[in-house]
Amino acid sequence: MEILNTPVDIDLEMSLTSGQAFHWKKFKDGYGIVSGNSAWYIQVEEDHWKVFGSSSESLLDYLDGKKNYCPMRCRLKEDLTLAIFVEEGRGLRLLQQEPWETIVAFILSANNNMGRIQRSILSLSEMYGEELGTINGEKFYALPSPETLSQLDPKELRENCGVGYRDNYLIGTAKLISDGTIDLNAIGEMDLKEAKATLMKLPGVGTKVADCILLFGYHFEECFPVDIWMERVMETLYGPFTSRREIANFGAEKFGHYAGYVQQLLFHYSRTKDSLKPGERNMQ
DNA sequence: GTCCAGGCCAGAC
DNA sequence: GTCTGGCCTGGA
Repeated sequence: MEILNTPVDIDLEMSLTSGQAFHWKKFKDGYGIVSGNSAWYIQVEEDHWKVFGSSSESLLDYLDGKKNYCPMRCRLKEDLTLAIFVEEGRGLRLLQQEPWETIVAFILSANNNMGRIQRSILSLSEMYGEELGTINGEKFYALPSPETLSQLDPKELRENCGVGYRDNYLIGTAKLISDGTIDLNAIGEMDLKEAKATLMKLPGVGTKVADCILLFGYHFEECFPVDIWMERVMETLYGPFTSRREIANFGAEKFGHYAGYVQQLLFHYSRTKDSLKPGERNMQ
């Protein structure tokens, strides 16, 4: 166990619940997080964290804790339209996840809700993933590898993990990766356009899912994924637009290499503020 | 019961 | 290339 002074610019709760990562659990005294073969149990105390399991050093890496967000945030605040979002998003981090876990998570995200995505990820890991050990009394499991996932029966996967019609997307994607057709490491060396085109060869990966994988799994921070929530908030702030693609282009153009962070700020805000939720958007 | 949830895919034009 | 309908499933 290691003691870590609560990092001033990291809001653990906000970063985990902001819809970028799904392989974590809330416990009564903190959080359990898995990334690759690392697992942490974090007890959140008044002014410090107790970190069990993998090293606190690796946890800080995962939380992008070595990067100073101040310059970026100050710069974005100069845009008065964004100032409120920057302020409300204090402590929101772009988590440093690995490609494979974001591929699985965002294939599952299509036409789905966050609670169910999280449940599917956790049951996938518990049933088919490698056990990473018992930490602070809780068992942790890694996400199953592409090799393991590629050999599963779709019906079994659907029934055991509640993935719905995405069963064959997951298995098909796992096959293309495990047989070497798609090389996940090579994607990281490509430019954005080629990387995106390559990811979109995977079944279940379209424009939006590819953008999420590129941003959260490969850290192309100029990506600006546009989903239904982003469509709503962007329409309110900068509309009107005629399509999601137009919004994506607008965002990438306007925010440049801060686009990914801006997307995350807007997404988080629109998910947590009633004024932007469906059915209440048109009320004064 | 209906609607919606961080869309993708196949088929039609 | 653009547009449309269908899709597992669980919760509000």
